[in-house]
Amino acid sequence: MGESISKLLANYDIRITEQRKKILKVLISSSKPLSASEIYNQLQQNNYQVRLSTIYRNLSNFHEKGLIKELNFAGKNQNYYEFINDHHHHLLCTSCGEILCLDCPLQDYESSLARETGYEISEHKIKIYGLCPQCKK
Amino acid sequence: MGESISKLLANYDIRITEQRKKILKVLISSSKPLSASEIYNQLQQNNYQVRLSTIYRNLSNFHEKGLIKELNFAGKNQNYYEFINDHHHHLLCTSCGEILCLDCPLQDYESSLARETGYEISEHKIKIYGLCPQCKK
DNA sequence: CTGTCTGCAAAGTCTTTGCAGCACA
DNA sequence: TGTGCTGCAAAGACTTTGCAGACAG
Repeated sequence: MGESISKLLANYDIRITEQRKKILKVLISSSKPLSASEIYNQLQQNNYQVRLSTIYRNLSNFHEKGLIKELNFAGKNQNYYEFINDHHHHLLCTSCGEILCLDCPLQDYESSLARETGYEISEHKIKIYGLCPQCKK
Repeated sequence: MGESISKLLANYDIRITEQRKKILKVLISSSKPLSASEIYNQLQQNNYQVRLSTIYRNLSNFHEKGLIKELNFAGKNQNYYEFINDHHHHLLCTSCGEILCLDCPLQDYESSLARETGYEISEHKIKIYGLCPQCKK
């Protein structure tokens, strides 16, 4: 496990440090996007001490290198980060904060949009908000 | 003009003040979403002095009442606000920051999603990122 | 008149930065 | 060994809050 994370970092030309392995591991293990402080808390709970500034620096680093995505949700005043597996989107419960992953419904929309606008499209993000079955009640 | 803005506020049960009329007017007149400080600057330029805290308070107020939308764009660490006309989305140039409005490509996606997930969908947001024709060069 | 709003100042939260010592390659 | 990373502390950007005086209805 530590092995494969080291390889991943190496593949992305990121120098391997204990802190980076720990931070990335948290992101990879998570089923949903995490904020910097959530990562910080998880590491604390595992008795691993890192500075928040280190976490921020490495999240930027990972993001620039294309290892993770940076997300911002309406009403949350902080960024969330997520390891990039496949392309997908999120459905957020506005009551309990639960985050669900969704398939992309815009598979071939981008090319037609590029044609219409003259833009070179690099990316799109979809956020869907609602109430989960529990909170609906 | 000032007339119709007052009526709009009244319709939304918002007490009419000079500051609110001015802030809302800026949002209505703008063709793209604005941040709190952009609104502040525009008002300054028109020789109208309002505190930033007042702007923030009223943006929250307008948003709660459903008069405006709150938006956050990847890589921008501040919220943007936009008067609600019709339902649409945004295409953002990652180089010059230009913002374009787009029709919604997900007209009937929400109902099928609700069926699949059990969620009660309230809203969705799409952001598309790319390079505008000028910046592409 | 009465409850609400604004100006003002201060604090709060999230994030970034500078520097010195430490660690990876 | 040398460059880049981390800890630490401080600053920065954006946003929120508390209070007293001002204003809308």
